[in-house]
Amino acid sequence: MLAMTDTPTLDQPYDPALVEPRWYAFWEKHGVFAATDAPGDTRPVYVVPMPPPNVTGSLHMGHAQRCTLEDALVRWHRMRGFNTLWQPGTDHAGIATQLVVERALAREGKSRHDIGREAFVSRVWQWRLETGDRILLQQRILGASPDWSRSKFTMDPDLSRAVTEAFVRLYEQGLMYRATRLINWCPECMTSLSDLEVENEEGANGELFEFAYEVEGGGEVVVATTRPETMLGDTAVAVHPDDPRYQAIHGKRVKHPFVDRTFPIVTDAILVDPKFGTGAVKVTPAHDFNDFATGKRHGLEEINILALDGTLNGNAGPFAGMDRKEARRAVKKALAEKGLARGAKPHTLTLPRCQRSGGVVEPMISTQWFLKMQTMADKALDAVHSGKTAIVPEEWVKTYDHFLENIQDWCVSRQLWWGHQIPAWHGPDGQIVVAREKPKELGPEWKQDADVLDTWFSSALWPFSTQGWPDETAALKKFYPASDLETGYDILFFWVARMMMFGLHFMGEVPFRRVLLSGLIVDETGDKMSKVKGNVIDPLDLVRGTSFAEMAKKTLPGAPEAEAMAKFKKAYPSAAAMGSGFPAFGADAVRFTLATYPPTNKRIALAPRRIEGNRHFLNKIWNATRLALDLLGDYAWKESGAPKGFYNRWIRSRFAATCEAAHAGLDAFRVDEAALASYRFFWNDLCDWYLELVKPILRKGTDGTFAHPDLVPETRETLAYVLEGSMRLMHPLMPFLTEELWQRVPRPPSRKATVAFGPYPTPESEHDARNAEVDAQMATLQAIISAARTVRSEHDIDKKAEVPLHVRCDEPALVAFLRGHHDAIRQLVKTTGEPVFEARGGEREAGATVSIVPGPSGPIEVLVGLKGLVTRSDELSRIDRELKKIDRDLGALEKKLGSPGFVDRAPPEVVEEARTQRATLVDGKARLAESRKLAEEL
RNA sequence: AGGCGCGUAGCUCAGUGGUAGAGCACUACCUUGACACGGUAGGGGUCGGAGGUUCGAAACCUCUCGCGCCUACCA
Repeated sequence: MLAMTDTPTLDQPYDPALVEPRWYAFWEKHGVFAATDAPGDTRPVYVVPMPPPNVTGSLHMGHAQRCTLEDALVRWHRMRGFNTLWQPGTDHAGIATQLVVERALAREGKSRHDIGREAFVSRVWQWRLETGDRILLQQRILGASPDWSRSKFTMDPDLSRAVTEAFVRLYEQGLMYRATRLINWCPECMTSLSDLEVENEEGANGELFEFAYEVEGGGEVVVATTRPETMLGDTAVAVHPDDPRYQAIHGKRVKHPFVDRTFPIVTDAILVDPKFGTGAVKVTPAHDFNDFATGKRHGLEEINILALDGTLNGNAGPFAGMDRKEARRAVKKALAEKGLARGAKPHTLTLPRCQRSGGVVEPMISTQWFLKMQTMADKALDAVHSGKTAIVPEEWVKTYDHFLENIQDWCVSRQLWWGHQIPAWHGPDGQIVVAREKPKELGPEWKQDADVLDTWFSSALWPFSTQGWPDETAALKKFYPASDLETGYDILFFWVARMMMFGLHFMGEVPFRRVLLSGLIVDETGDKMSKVKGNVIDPLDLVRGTSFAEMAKKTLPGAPEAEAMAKFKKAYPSAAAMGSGFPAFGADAVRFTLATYPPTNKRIALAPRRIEGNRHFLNKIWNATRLALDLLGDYAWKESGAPKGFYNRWIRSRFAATCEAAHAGLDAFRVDEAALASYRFFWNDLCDWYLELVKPILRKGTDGTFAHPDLVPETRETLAYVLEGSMRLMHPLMPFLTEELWQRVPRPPSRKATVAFGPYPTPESEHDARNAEVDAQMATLQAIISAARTVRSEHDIDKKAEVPLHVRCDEPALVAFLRGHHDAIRQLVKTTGEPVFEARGGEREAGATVSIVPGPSGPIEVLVGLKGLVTRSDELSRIDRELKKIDRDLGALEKKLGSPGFVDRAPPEVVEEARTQRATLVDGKARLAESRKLAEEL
């Protein structure tokens, strides 16, 4: 079926570099990741999107983490028989890339206007292809293969159609409008921004500068400002109506010192806090949001003093042409020269910065397209409150509410070229026509609006635009609404809330039933990843391995190497201690590790050591499979009934419990619980105990025969069963390794091609294997073996030396059970001859140690004969340690049983259990005390 | 200023009322026929602090300290 070269052999250690590319290529070739869309299939559908890629540093790991969970969920859903659709989302990488391209152009002394729209967009794509965009990384980690070739060098035509349709409909419904308002403007990107795209930098050092305006008719009024240069746009001074200091000047006018105009002193109780500064506020309606609102209340003039690139314009009089910083110094100096400066105080303030360029954002009066949000927001709120869509974890509901309850109209136009151009045409006399395409009757003098739409506008259409909307396609009918959406909490507002609003508006139904919000990855010290901090880790470096020097160079390009390394080591102390770089952990190890963090964890401090540990787990699986295949020999898959042998029944019971735990975890979006359950089962149950126990059964002795020929067939069946089942169980968490191994293990002939097509093991299919009694018996057996091993270890007994063993307990059934497992005990403890099982109370061999194991109904004594091997001090300290533990447990129990009210008020079964435990401990303690006496005589 | 969250072993993290857990790190022994990316055994925590509810609190309540994120404001 498969023809692959370079097949790795199990004799070599697991090497992800050999295994992962093989299966990545295979899945891609066979379209395992493509959407399944069988006609006529009406089963529920899960849609899990690929997240928007992002080339800026801080979000890399967050996206990688989301990929991992998404992939796990997608695969799991498919394995359960659901159809799963998977498509790349709206392309956000370009929006960040275009800034890079603009800067590159600037270095050539050009602007985008010099090369034209088409060439510009094409260069953005070029840059992305050449530099290896995030989207490529996601394909690698996810194994996804979206067909994005058709969108090369242009915007996706289908998406453009949906975007245009949505815009036109919103316009026709009166929700989309054009208005001249104060908006956030990034002078570096030369575009407007939405509120969400502005980041606030706290703690910036500034000063509160005070200066005086001369009042007409005599006197002055002193105002305070952090931005003296904006006084060039002042059109009022506001004071609080009740402030006694300023009663006399209400209604008077002040004179502008630099420009030839006067403006009024107004009273305003909303804007002015009499306790702050001087109690008098300069009002600049064109460059401050509060002042803008104040201006509207008082009918003030709006004087724009800034050009689009942030320099001062003609309205700034003598200061025109200066940039913002220069103007500030000049204005202060000029005020001082006129004798109007009144001093300055230090003041910390928050600077609004552009999310993409980092430039300081300016409030600017500008004509833009806005979308009315109120009605849509109310519907989206209602959809969550009524339970039509559930947000997981629930704590995010409050955040969602807060955003939608306080939502402002959305400024959707951007003065950029990367994006969907607005379908509006401007006539020569300022007329505007909005249409799906340019109406024929409009002449060439009608130009299309040069602006594009915010990328999140098209993203908000994602749940239905990807299904062929506005056409009523079969896919749309089938895949809308989707079941689950998984994404990082950082785009709850940007994306999730807007998909909810648009979904309800255009489709009349919620876009998805559940939304899982997962955490974001931060560095080892808990800081968000950012290029400035030099703490960005590219997940691909973890997958492929790299030197820290290389990583530092990438994360802080152009910085001196020593500085970059120092920053990196500070952010990742434990990683730095690992040596000079990361080994290639492989995609499976990275994925599995990320899956072990619960989604309730908002911050995930990336610990490469943890990845390393899981990398070892993968190797363990590899080697265990090698052993299992060796033990299975030429075994061919056989449909088997329920096993009769004890170990076989036990491992099937454990496997069933694991499937149950894994399902419970996945159902509740707790992938970490599924991962942990699988880990424990495979390592602690299967490897540590089951494989050790079946070795003597499945291996021929020196005489060439099996010790228990009757057990061989069902033991092989069981081993093969849990091995193959484990691969299917763990496949979503580590697709590459499990695929490689699954191809080699015995499996039902009906299963073809790839483990991804196999059914996912379910609690139902394993239910009959659950057996609490077997679990309990095995626990006792394990405790006895461990106790004997502890004695060996504590006394430094040679690995090969055999010791006599007696196990004593008062329960005949238990004695019989243990006797039935003398082989295993003998082998795992390494006993001299057969271990002896008997009732308690008999004489004790000289030189024997006693350990107490709590049994189901009383203490079990484990006696290890150490004649001549034991030293007095070793044995005393071992017994003392055991006594200490018993005393500690006993103390807790006595306290509990002795405290007033416990016996009366606690549930009877809790009291009963405590009493039983106490009896067992008291009994055991007496026996230990006795052996301590004997040990003293050694 | 408000909202949300976090604080548990040296590190990264589980644990929503019944005797504190995992991985890594650490100690000792073991290169045993799957695996040293391993095995067996061991050490290590007054669960940030104080008070309260309860027979019983890491968990629930109140206050408090430290940290993070988000939103708003900042003349």
